[in-house]
Amino acid sequence: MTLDDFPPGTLPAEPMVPRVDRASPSVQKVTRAEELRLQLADEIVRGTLAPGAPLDETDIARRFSVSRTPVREALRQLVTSGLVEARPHRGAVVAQPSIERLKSMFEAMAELEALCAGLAAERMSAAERHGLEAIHEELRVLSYAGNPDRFHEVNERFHNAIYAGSQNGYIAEITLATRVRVQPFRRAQFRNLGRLAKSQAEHDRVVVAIMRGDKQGAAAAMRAHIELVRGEYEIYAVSV
Amino acid sequence: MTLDDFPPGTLPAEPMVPRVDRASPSVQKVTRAEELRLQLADEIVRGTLAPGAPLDETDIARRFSVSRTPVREALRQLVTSGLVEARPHRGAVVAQPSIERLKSMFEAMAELEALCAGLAAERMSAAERHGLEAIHEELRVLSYAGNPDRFHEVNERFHNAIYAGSQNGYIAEITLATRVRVQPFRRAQFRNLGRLAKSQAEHDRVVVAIMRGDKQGAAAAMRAHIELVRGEYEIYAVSV
DNA sequence: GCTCCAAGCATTGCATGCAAAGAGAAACAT
DNA sequence: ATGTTTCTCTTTGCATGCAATGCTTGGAGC
Repeated sequence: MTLDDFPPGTLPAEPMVPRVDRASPSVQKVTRAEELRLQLADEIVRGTLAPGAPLDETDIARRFSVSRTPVREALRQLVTSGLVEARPHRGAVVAQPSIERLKSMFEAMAELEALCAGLAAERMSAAERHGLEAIHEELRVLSYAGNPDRFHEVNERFHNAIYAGSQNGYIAEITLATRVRVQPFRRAQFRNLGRLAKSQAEHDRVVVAIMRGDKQGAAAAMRAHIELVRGEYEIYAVSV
Repeated sequence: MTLDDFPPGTLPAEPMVPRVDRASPSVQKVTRAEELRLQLADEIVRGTLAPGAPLDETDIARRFSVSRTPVREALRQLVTSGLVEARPHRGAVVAQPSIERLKSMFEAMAELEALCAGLAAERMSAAERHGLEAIHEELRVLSYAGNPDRFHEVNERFHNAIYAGSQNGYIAEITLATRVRVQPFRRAQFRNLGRLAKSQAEHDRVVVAIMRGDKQGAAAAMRAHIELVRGEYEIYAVSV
């Protein structure tokens, strides 16, 4: 047995940060295939392209006024990063994992986030700790103000700060990748303000533990947070 | 007159150029790009293509008697899976992570393997436990017999069995992917028989803990094992 | 002799065209 | 009506060719 045939759809090499603003002329440098990859990933993560939605090479090529070649490249990369499923001769679709697999991914996310939190508790610099507290405070205000979209945005900054705090780029990467992959299956997450407040309380435990340098506590608090969050989600896995 | 002149649907249906039979008719199913991906991944993991080695599209295309298109596809996938680095307009090379990054990956591997071991301790079925013990026994014999290659092979089966025992396909996947990515940087791992014996002793602690259903113990033992293994490796990270 | 610039050139990126291969539909037989 | 078979046609896979991009190197100026 060898390691050569590792399963497809393993890991994205670079974090797939969903780009919001494509109008920015700063990123002129980008290739067409890359643009497509980011754009499609973005639409999938945001839910514009729902799980199961068909991704026809020719259609996409027309839609973006490019040839099929860069579209193929983009789709291939999305397949290996797990956001897209390619069924031979039946077209590619937005990935639609089984419930079993979704459970796997959520569990992995809980463990990975917990790992990051634990490492962050041990390793965060003073500056990073201040930064985390600042974001946490920002979230506290937002949890009152109650703008779910904005909350969601800052919430991501919160988690990203903890990933970075682990001082382990690779772990941060696979954690983010996992988060991105489950993103399409988290829907009405911050719709009600009750969830916002609860989330805030859970974050609080995480932050306190990190500030104390309490590795175990931080990991446990984060694990609990993710498990709870997961419980609130509706998990979509449309048939089969 | 070209084939364009035929209205759609009037083209001759039968194959005009009967493909010469490939050597092994069993793997007819596989696409060229996939073949290339597996072959290149294999050579990278085995060390035939050393980290930093250039991967010229045209060369590879010539070498495998295909056009650049499938080569590009294969390289792209290897990039997203982390085995290859693509530097814009400077060619692709076998991935050559910095020492910092290698440390990250090794740490991640230790944590992921520990996670798998812990979950396996809780979740492995009776059959799986028997299977693991069988592999462990096989390794014990091999550690005496002292065939490093064979030991390496069965050792992989050992770890894979634990991944599977976690009952979490996603975690198993990212753990394996991580193992694959660090593989090129593990060299003289089982060269000396002393290491084989030590490895066996460490495995033993892991197996005992798993059999007892001792989650913490299994995780700790596995983490220790990986950390030690890592200490024995020479970590190649050539410059920069 | 060193630095800066420019033109050449290797390499990548994309488009286009064609062929193979299934999947689905239609037609046929039972 | 249902199962089967053939046929069509969409979709994928690959090759080839051209264009653009920026690395590189050779030359000119300081």
